[in-house]
Amino acid sequence: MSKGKYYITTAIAYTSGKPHIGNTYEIILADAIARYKRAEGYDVWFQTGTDEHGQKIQEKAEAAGVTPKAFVDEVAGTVKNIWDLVDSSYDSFVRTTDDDHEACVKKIFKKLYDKGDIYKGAYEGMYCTPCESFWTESQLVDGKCPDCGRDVKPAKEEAYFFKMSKYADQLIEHINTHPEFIQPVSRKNEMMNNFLLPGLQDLCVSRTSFTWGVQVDFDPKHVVYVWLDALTNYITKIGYDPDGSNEMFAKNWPADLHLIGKDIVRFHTIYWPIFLMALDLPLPKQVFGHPWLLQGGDKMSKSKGNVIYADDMVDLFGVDATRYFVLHEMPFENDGVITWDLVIERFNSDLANILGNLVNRTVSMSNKYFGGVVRSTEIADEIDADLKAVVTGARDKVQDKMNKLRVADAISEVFAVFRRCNKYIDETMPWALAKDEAQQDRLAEVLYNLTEAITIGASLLHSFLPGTAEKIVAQLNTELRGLEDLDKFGLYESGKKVTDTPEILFARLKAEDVLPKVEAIQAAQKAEYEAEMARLNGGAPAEAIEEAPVIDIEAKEEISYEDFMKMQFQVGEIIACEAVPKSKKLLCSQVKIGSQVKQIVSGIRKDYTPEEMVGKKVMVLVNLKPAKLAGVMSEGMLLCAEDADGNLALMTPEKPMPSGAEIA
RNA sequence: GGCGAGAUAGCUCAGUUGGCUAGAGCAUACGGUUCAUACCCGUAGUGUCGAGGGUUCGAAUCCCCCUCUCGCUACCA
Repeated sequence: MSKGKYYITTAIAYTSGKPHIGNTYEIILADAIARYKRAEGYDVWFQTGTDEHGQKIQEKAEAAGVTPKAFVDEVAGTVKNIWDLVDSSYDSFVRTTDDDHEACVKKIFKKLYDKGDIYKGAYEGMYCTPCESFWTESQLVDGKCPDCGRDVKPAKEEAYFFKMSKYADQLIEHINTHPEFIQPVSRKNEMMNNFLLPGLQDLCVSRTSFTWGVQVDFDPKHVVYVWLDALTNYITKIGYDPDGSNEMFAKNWPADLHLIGKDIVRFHTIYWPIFLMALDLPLPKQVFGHPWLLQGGDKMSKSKGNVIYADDMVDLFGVDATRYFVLHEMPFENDGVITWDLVIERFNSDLANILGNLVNRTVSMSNKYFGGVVRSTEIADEIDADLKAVVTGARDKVQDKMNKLRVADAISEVFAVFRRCNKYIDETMPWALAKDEAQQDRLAEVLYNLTEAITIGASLLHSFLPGTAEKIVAQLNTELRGLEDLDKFGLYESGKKVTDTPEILFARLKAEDVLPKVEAIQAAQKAEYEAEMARLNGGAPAEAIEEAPVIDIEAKEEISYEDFMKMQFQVGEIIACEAVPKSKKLLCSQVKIGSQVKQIVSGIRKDYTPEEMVGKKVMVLVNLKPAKLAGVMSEGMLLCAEDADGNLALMTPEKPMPSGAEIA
């Protein structure tokens, strides 16, 4: 009997590379919710997929020497394999390069254009020709380009825009009257204060600077820009059509839950609802911006080889242990932490000790005392009542947590059942009963109660750890039960025989056995990374190109020798350095240049600590006009090299040079 | 700089509208037990509930202020 439909989506994964465990978390979380809703009796549609367009992919494909399509085909395959590996039960896997999706995006674009919500306009702003960049008035520094400091001129570039402001009031009203719309609520305030209340800018929804995207069919030099292409997957794949949607769409829309990372809350709670309003469609019921699972200790980096991937975790711990860890360790609002040590600890204490051992000892006792036959004798004891109360009450507790999307708490409620079972064994002491002939029937009842309780616990566990739940009931020679029966105790058919060869569900792990394997994985990852870099660099030795291979930047206008001679570069020695208070990125250095000392502020806190700055000889642009940064005077500029990821490296002389030496 | 969230046991956190000696899990110590994967059960804890002030019969909870952390955003020469 269906309780109605439930449409849940994950964000679609960007196909620029293999997703790590932090990304994989989302699909596992969504899967647990989807499975649970199915168990509750909802008719669930669970959609996930990949976002495959855009400039970055076009560039990556070029670098790899393949077509964009070939590139995304491979990555999408990898994503899908990982999603399958972790037992996710999605109903559809959408790719934004699917023909039907692309066709529908074109229609949507046309519809919004015809309606007047999308208009052809121009980036109207101040344009810096050498930088090929547009700037708003507020971005200009002293009326000049903030990047190169040169003059800018008013200019236009053709683009399509969406009239965001038209729907802003309607959206504010919706958010205010639907407090459950944005979860967690702290995100709601951020959206309101930073974007909605200050006023929305119209959004540029086309690009002419690259071609790997959905072409605007009535203006082919434009491609649809990412958000209108990506977000619409939620409706195109379930049968939306501007000319008349199908029954499946009518049934499933609006979505019940968009599960996304907290980094894209803005797009899902502002742009997406406004697109839907423009299409006269109802808004999704809820958007949950979940926190991230971050790696403790070292910053995650491929070059260090310490990125944790789901498939490595599955190799070492198994599918369900991987699922258990990410579901259990993820809090609701703050970011969670993952380290190999934490995974091992959780594995041993919860999965091996509490759950695995419980099943094993119960099955073993049935075999030892009754040849495996589990029989209810109804020789009850007062002690049984609390066990039964805890076990039959667990379903509603889990339901309560799941309704609030508190998945980590829900899984803890399930484990409370198993903990209670272990306690029950201690209370009843079956091994003592076994020594007394007169207590045989009571012993049988105790083991029956345990078998029944574990069956109920396993049934509750099914949404979270489907494989384990099935293994448990198989060992008990029974089947998983529906949620509707989980408040009843005693449905296990008396007289059945459990397995006489109980399999260890989770073998205890020793850190000293696992960590060497982790190191092997990391070494392999690092080697792979270096091989990849070497290949991109045309076979040069890996260590020579620790960072990105080569970078091409926009060429600037040619300058005269006189222009160059205007600039005065000197070697400076940093004699003191401290962080600028009230700023996150700035360091304030005292730089000795010859006999004078200049104070220079630089945005390099990300890459250098004040301590490591001191004593460095650096290249300084000395005659730059002083300016105030975050309230602190800066009288020059420290020169740095910057790679594609924004990592900075100070320019220092490659032989010892005295402070004040001229650079020319 | 603007807006917001937070600071509770060694660690990760719970503490609803202010109310009895402030809780859970993990880790630690001790005790019990032996069916089981050296497992499980019990007991013990330690807490200036970030600092200071205020309201109240009573504050972890409400108000003010301070320190620190985090998020979004702006700036970052």
